[in-house]
Amino acid sequence: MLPPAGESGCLLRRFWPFVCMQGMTTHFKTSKALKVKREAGENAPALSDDELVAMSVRELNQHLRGLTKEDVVRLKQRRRTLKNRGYAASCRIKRVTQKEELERQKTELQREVDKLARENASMRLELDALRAKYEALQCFARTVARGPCSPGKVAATSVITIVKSANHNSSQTPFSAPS
Amino acid sequence: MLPPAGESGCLLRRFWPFVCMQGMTTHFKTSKALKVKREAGENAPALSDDELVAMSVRELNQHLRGLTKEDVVRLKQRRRTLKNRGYAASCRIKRVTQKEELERQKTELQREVDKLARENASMRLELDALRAKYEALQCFARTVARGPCSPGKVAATSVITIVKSANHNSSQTPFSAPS
DNA sequence: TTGATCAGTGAGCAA
DNA sequence: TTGCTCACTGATCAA
Repeated sequence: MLPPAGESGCLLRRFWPFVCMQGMTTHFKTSKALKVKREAGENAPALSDDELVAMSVRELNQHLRGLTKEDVVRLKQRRRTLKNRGYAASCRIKRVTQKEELERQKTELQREVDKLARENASMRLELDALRAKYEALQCFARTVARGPCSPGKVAATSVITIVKSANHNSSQTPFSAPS
Repeated sequence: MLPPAGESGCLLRRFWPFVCMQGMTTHFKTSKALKVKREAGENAPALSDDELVAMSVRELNQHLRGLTKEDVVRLKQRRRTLKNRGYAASCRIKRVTQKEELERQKTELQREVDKLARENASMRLELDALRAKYEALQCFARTVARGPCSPGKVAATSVITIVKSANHNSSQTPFSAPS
């Protein structure tokens, strides 16, 4: 093969540009172990991996002029390998991205469940309170409406007492609309 | 290397037994592409990959008696490679299992959200209905309690009318407890 | 030593 | 031809 032995940085990084540009949070251990094959150059013009992999087919064919059939095959194979390296990298990135996305959706759903559960609980309380108030009022209404009219017996003050005892929220006037 | 060229079945399957025994639902395309390297046997006793990989260190050492130092190294390396193959397989299985688990949790949460949302909506309706009923009753109660008692004016029948019009649930008696 | 995971590799499918 | 994904490999880290 024919590597120019130019850059020796993280290989993966060389592929990021076309691999995945939207908000990558994944961090790779760049300082670590990325020992990469680097055979001594054999018999080819200076053509870096980056150039080779970024080249269009047309450009490649121009570089192929005047090369042994064997060399042509070799160069094409090297190109394919480099491309594969990039594909593998994007495949891994895609995998972690999808996993992160799944986890994100999960926490969001969990948040929604919590919110709904809270709403639910408070509504249940409200409903119970209102039911109690309603029944107390109903009781009073029956008393007033049913029996022969004797206003002296069921006065406004006694009504207030009844309603207040049934309604545990003491900071409320008896006949106001429920909050 | 020194493969006995014995079995030629799915390599992955050879590692399942110790890889992941709890309810695997993942199905691998067993019919597909699992072409595996099989070099011609060179100079070793009949020792299948399965045997080699399942062997304990003590057993291995017994098989190592009377072998070239080079062969010993080779055999040990082959063992390591076979083990690695298994590790890689379990790593992949673990990955898909985790992903499936995430998705399972996601759908479960979604189901819960739906359920809570439904409960919520129905409670909201109930609450609104009850509020309306309450206000209607309140209205009536005020009328009865406030004014000078004149039973002829606000009769039971007219109360029923009021309450019914405020309560959209027509199959209910006006003064019954809310369902 | 063992197990797990990473990046790289070729096989092979699909567009 | 290109891109993706699979199983496999060696390197490397941790227990």
